[in-house]
Amino acid sequence: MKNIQGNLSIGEFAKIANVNVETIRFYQRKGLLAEPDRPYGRIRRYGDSDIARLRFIKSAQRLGFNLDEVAELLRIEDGTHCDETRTLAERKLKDIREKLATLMRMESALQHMVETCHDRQGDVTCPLIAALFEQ
Amino acid sequence: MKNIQGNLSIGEFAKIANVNVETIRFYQRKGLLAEPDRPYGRIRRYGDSDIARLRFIKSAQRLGFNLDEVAELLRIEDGTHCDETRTLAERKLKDIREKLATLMRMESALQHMVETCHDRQGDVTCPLIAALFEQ
DNA sequence: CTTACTTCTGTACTTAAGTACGGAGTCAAC
DNA sequence: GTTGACTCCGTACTTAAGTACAGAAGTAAG
Repeated sequence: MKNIQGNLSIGEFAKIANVNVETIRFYQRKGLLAEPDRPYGRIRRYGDSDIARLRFIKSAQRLGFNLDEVAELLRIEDGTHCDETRTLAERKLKDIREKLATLMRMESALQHMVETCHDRQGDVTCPLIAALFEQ
Repeated sequence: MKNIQGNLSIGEFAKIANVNVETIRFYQRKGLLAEPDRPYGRIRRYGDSDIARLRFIKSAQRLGFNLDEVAELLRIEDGTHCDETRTLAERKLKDIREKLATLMRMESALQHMVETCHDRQGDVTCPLIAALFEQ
């Protein structure tokens, strides 16, 4: 069931994942993506799991994790040592829940704003910052 | 009820908001924070609303919004034109809901992982990337 | 009213995260 | 079996987001 999309060149890989080829190389140098072996002077080939991994990196980044933090998330994914992995996972879970809480407050503030603005045109107090930090 | 914390120098402001003084000046140049008037050769003073605004910027940043996007969120906050503000708010609401969805999937994957690891030490399949992108 | 610490202003430097490029080696289509 | 596009590798450049610094002006404690 794996590698339906296997055997891609780096260019095809980049196109599918919608990133620059150079970005892939950059992540490889950083250790976020593996460099597949090149069998005897042939070029490297990429598959499904590479695509999933790269997409994961991009998603985590969009959520405000920097590349070092993404590396930690990937260490959880790759982890074999259960103890260490669990500790790390628990730490990351805390980060994620904090992000969730803030986002949810943002969401409801914006939602309220959109609704209020819809009902009665006019002076709507702006609840976005207030919802997060003012009292 | 405002400005309980008013009349701060830029250094005190920076300390309270836990950022570098230079960061405040940088945000002022970018138009994210206002530069209060300096009454006749005196230094500038900052208050509660500045603190709330700066904290908002930092929170939004942690959630993966870049400074241009943060500026848009602040335009919603500052907006007087209901129509335009609502459109913008709706767009941002979409961004936020996408982030929420991804974070929630991450959260439940990690949660599951922590639990499974807890129960039975041993080979736990790693659900983080799978939960997001593999099928 | 001096002295030590801040602020102000402008400019220069740094770091993270890419992006671009030159020259040599593959690939594949004709 | 040549040619045009792509890959590989190393190094250099760019952009966003700060951070540092120098020299002049403001501040506040003694």
